[in-house]
Amino acid sequence: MTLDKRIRDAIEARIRSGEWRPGYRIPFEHELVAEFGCARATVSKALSALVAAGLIERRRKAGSFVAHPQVHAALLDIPDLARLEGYRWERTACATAAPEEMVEVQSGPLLRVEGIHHADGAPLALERRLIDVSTVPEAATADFETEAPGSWLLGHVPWSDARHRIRAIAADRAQATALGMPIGVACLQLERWTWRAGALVTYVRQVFPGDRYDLTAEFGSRR
Amino acid sequence: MTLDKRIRDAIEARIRSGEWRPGYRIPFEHELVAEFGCARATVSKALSALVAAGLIERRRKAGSFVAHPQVHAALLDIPDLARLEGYRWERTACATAAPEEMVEVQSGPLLRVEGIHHADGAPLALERRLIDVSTVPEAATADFETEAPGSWLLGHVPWSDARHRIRAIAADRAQATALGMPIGVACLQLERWTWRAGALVTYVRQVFPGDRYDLTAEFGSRR
DNA sequence: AAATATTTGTACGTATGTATA
DNA sequence: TTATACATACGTACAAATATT
Repeated sequence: MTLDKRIRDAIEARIRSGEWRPGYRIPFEHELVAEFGCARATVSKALSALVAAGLIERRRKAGSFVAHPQVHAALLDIPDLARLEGYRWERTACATAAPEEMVEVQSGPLLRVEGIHHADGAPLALERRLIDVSTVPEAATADFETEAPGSWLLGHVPWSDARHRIRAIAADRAQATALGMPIGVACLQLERWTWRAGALVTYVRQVFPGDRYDLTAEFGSRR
Repeated sequence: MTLDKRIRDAIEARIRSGEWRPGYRIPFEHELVAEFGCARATVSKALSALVAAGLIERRRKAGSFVAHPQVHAALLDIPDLARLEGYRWERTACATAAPEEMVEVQSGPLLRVEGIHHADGAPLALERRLIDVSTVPEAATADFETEAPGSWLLGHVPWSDARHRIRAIAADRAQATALGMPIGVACLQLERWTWRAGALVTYVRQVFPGDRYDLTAEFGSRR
């Protein structure tokens, strides 16, 4: 374990135990330097990491203070469907999208791909995906018959930004039929918009039966 | 803008534009030192930030490489209900919990608080909360009549860890009645377990009508 | 298999800038 | 105004890991 990590852990432990409560002014950097017998840069590095973790705030001239907890952000884990036991992708449609769909996501010409993710022999998620072919021209020549568009895109599009929206919906007739459930079943709907350099790459909506899928998010001693 | 941030942004731009694709070996630190005319420590700080952001990987002797995108983690934003327009908390129950509830969450003696979060005059969420009074003794003397237990706890319990679970459920009779909806309506259920120094602080289950609530998560140029 | 060279990782001490109590 | 404490950056040193010879 490195020295800056040890310093970081020591301070974090005192915060998490409640010994140093929110608002408490932790020792000055020069005091921590004395306590740990190291250079100020090393203490500073540890404190910077604590700031990044949201545990403390630093104010010039005033010192560093234990932050007030904010449970309003957590790291959401979105599992890769393709890694599930008994995974299979079934494509049900692949066509050029209608003009109104371009309006819907405000993009250029689109490819629409629809299909079902199966896990353990049962349908797990219904997917409707739009791919902007002006951003990803190679997508026009793919058929997404055996490979789900999600994993195909991961291999063909470099780094991007994404926004997710999660909500609960009742399955409509088409969704219920595709997933083999009664109409109106509570489902988790995950929508994702992906951009690259400001241009839309893809939009996807996945619908999961509520009793077969959940999401988890961690906050705190993450990583 | 600081120098290390400028270096970081310059590299990030080349990655996001696709100029440097996943797997590409970015220039060695000494080359970046030459390019930006700075000390190696400054380049190293910029690269460390890019590692933390998941954009690159560094390997001794080999160099630093553009990471392969992983959309499997995103920062989930959990809004503070009390800040919504026309917010009101209505407590419906407050009592010592039954022994079987202690088993359910594996904790010490519990206080159970139930109530409804209203926003804009309409019920937004049904809450069932368990508080471990051995971890938070002061909770035994609070009545949670006017203040929701969530915000009360934020002010009385220092830093903690939390895990969230999100799923879609159909409203049962009691939930439907409390929220003024038909039975079976699709709802988003958010569960949260909170610990402090390894001990459970609180468990809460919030049920939102699917058409009145959603969650968003960001991935990429966050912060 | 072993030695070597290269690159990242950590830490130091110093210097200077900046916000502020 | 001034002293203080954090913020950024520099240059050096050595350690650790690992391709390459």
